Amino acid sequence: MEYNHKDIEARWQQFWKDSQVYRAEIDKSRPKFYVLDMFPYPSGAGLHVGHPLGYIASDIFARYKRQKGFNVLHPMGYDAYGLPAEQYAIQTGQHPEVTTRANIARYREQLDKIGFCYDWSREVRTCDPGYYKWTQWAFMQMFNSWYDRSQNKARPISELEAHLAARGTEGLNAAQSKELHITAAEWNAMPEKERRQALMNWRIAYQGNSVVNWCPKLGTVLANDEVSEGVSVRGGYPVEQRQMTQWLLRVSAYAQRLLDGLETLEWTDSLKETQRNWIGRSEGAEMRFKVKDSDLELEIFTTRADTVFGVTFMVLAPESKYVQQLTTPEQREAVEAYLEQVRHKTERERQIEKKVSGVFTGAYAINPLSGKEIPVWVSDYVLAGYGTGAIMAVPAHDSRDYAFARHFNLPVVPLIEGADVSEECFEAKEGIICNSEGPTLNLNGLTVKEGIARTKQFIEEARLGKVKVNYRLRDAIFSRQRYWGEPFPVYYKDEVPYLMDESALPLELPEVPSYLPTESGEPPLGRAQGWHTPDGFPIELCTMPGFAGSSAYYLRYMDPHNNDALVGREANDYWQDVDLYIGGTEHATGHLIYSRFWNKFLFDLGLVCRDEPYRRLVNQGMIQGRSNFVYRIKDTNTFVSRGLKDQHDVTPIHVDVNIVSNDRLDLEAFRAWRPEYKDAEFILEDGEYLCGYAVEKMSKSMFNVVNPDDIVERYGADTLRLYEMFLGPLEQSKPWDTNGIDGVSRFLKKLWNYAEKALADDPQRPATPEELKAVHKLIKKVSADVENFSFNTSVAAFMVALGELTATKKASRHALELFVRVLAPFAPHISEELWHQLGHEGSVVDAEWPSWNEDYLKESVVKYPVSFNGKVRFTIEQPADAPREVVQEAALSNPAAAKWLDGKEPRKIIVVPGKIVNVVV
RNA sequence: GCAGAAAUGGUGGAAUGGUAGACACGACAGACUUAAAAUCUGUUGAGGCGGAAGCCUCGUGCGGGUUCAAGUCCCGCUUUCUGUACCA
Repeated sequence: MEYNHKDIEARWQQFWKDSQVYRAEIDKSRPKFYVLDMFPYPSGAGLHVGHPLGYIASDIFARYKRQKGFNVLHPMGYDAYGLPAEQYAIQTGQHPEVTTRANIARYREQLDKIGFCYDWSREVRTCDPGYYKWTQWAFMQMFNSWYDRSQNKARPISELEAHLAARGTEGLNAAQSKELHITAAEWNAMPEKERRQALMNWRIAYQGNSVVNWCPKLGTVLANDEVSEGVSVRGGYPVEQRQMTQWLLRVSAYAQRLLDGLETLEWTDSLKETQRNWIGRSEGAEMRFKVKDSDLELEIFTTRADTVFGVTFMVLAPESKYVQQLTTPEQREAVEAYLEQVRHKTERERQIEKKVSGVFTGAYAINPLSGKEIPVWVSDYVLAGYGTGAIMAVPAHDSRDYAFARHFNLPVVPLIEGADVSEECFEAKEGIICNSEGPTLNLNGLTVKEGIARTKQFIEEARLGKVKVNYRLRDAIFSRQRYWGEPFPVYYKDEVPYLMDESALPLELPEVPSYLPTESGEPPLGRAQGWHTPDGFPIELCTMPGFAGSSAYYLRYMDPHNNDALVGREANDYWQDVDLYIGGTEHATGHLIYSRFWNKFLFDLGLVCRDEPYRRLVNQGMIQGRSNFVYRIKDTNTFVSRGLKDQHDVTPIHVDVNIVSNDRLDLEAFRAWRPEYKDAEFILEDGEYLCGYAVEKMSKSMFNVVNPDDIVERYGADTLRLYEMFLGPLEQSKPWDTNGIDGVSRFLKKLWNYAEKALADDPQRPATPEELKAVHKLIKKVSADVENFSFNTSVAAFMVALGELTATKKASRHALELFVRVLAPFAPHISEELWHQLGHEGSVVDAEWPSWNEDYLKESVVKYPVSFNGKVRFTIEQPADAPREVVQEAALSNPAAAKWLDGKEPRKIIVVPGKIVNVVV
């Protein structure tokens, strides 16, 4: 019988479905193992061959763990809220839910064909009311919580109110938007509205007026991780800075814990490093500069406290509140003009130009250490959102300050001995300090490091400021002026936000007649009929961002049908956390930060049992496309083969990779591809047309998209799975090239032939030593490889082992059975088929993972024999703990060594303490 | 600029400090076939010696170093990819 993948795969996929073998239930008699894929956003284009890479890897691991005796949870779902569906809805008027549903159906169909062992009974969709009820619920908990820095955890807002009523802000150590001083008496006298406004200063989900990334084209604000190089990640539209009232999550309160938690995780160093950079911890000092002839003080943050004597001017961010307060009447016109100019620049323009610009406010500050007067300027190179929005400028030792000083002709005072600042600044944080003596402090002669410590100490003693740790990580902007997202369970009374009652959850997304903003510029929900509470109070018009739904989905999989809790206690206690998480690095600064934050918050409230959600994380690489080109001779319809193209003036044109095989163009298919190529002429080499190629992103416009359905149809799911793993290391980016797939396809056919022989063998005949050696070597190799995610070498090991087995000319059922057990995670369909042909009931997913026996693997001890210049040199492995003489004696008396010694005395013996003896004969 | 990863045949890629190039593709040659496809066998890093079995030299981006032994470890470069950036 021929190997018929279609027949085998259809049959066993049906069997798995009918017998529900992948269903996971709590079973306290077995250890749990939770394998999770980052769930996909179901786009309209469907899956291409690059998408399943990570899913195949996690599927292999999940099956392997199950065979090792673990109770495996391996779920899948959809991140269903998102911009593309909404944009499509705006264009077509079709409800995003309709397109999302259709896309999900298509995804499911494609996924099913590959034979994954997902427990689909646990599927979640972020746009399901039964799911987003818990997203809304989590938001409510955050609204009702504040972060206590003393206890380092989130606490109920009622406890904060009690504190304020009893002692005001005294003794309060909380994460907050700004420093407030309120006495108990003041608090108790406050009307309800004012109290609620004040509490926003501490809530973990709070409303704040801050500078945000506004994308006019998308008509919404965006979080920092949704903006890259000044344009939106989705769509690539320009983004500008705007001051707006928004919902935010106080992620910054968790900055230190998010940093510390990384130490406990088995993630790659590069990913941890990316998160560390994003969190951006910097230690420094916050200090105040008095403003001349004024009661005002400017607060700044610096990491270089040692350079205060070199501060020759100060700079405010254009958005800083100090700007209005400080600007003198003479300078007001110039400052206003500058602010206007800055406002009109988009973020992208600001970044690309990098032109030095700024304006003098007319005010002077006093350098607290030197006592000198220094001018205060405004410039857009200072960011409003970081630190205090004001800086002390040290032009001699900071390149931005240096450029600014040179442009506006401000003084530059070097502070490090020997530093030449006539051409450029000296940025290195080393050297001996000079020019740093004032009435109260002298730093001359100290190193930079000593200088920083000394100054920090002085600042605290002299009450000029305090030592402070700053983080780059900002609070996450949580409102989106869009339709297709979770509605906020919030209404407004007296213009102050109130939470709805929990019984109102889920607050379902209403229908709207159009998905565009309203005429008055309100979000699309402004068009919804009856979008108010029964009492007539208006409901929030913004919806939540994409990361809201994906932040706790891993918890929901543990207990997806629970209507009373996000996750039940019993389910959470059993499944605990994700043991293995697989997905792309693109989520490093978005989802993976927010999700960790969200989980830590729930942990603080005692709702989940683990502080970190994803213990081990593996990033699969991107699969790129491999595009093919034909070369058209200019102004003709003649195409010249790759090798001859330099002799002509040609234009390369992308050609569909599906009509090219091994870079050879199918001429007839090409003529039929497009009407304009119907009469194409070709200049061939050796009778063939060779196409050029390039590695590019896989996309429709490059005609290099390969669809997994086509591969499954032609070669089978097992072949697809093996080939995706065989392509190269999982973590590495690599181009897809269908050409190599014949190799694994042949392997499965050979296996099928071998199995036919083995199945016909006498069941009583024991396996030969050669067979046992081949199979046990395989088990050992694959066991180690799977643990290390080295799936490509596993696939190679299968090929080698099969080659060795066929070379023995024997084929026993015993060898086949062991082979099938280790192959099962990689190629489940053919393994299931052979497992049953071997006479087993049940599924191969429950076949025990075999162990190997070292006795079958023993080899000669003589290794690496080399001969050179008439000498022979070989190495003998010996036990590590024996003394040199013993090792040498044992090595020379070894029978295998005798062959190489050939009766002669060795000329030189090198004993390497530990394990190796080199003998030169 | 900063951070991380990487560089090995025509191609994708293997190598706990121990015979570099496993495995696969492609290519070449052969078998089967009227022929093609499929399948099978052999060769395939470069250069050289030999009738042959076989043997020698050189070879893992570049330059140094450690070691009996380096693709692997250390120092200094070059290039590529990824992330990030007026973060004071």
